[in-house]
Amino acid sequence: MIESQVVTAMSALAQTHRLRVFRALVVAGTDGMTPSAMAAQLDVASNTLSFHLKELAHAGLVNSEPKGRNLIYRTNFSAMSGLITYLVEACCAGGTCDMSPSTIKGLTVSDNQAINVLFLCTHNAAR
Amino acid sequence: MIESQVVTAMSALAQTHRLRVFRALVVAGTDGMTPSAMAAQLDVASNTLSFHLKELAHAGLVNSEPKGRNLIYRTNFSAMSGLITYLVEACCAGGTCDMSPSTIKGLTVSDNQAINVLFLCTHNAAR
DNA sequence: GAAATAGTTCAACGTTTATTGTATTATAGA
DNA sequence: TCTATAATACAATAAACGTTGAACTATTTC
Repeated sequence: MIESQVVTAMSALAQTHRLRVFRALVVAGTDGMTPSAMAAQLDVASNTLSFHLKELAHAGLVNSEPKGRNLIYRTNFSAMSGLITYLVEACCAGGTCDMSPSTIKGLTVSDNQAINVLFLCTHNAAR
Repeated sequence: MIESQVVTAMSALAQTHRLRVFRALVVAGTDGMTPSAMAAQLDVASNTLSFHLKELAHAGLVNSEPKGRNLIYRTNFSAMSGLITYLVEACCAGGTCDMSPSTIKGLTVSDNQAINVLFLCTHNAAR
């Protein structure tokens, strides 16, 4: 994920309606949700919602699939994961972290790095 | 972390200069950086940088401390962690995930949930 | 004290964003 | 075919954002 994509994704999530929509879709999982269901649940006008869904889709955070006269929107989980990884991976670019790779088993090095930054990173733990 | 704080933090990071500043500060770690060092490294005018630093500080993502005639800016690591946790925790609010708590040892349940969503969550793994 | 340095503040400007009302496309069912 | 429903597209408006130039405060050094 490159910087401009991250900025676009952050912009997409930096708005109350869109953050709620995104979280609702995360909760909905693989079932996804239709715009009308979201509009009812979140109390947003359908044209306003459509505008926000377009923003989220443009940012790559959600996908849509036609089904009859409905659309099914779903979160793009790998985009969310990529976004978080981008925020997190800068930490140990400084090279001063104790990664303690043996603390967590069954994960790749890069996964472990991300987890380390979030929860175990000695570089930031003192703050 | 509440919704409005998340939106503010996302807005703060949804801008190229601020994302670069934030990542530079993450890399700098506990040493932090002065605005003049950031301005030189990132090639931004000092008043423009000051504006962006104020935005990041207002969002709670960075702190500053005076030191002589300089200021030292540092990332607020717990704010970053809180932001990521907020994005991530929505997943299993649907209640359909296999959390597999025994896969990772030495972490609290909520930490484990966040990690699960990122890397192991069966709710999203198929996407 | 005077000059240089570090950083912030403010007003002005052009651009971008969010919402609203209206119109449009497409599908389902009577 | 006609009507209702689902969703998007578009134009207009008001608010928020980002940059610039100039002015300002505080600290260090001569």
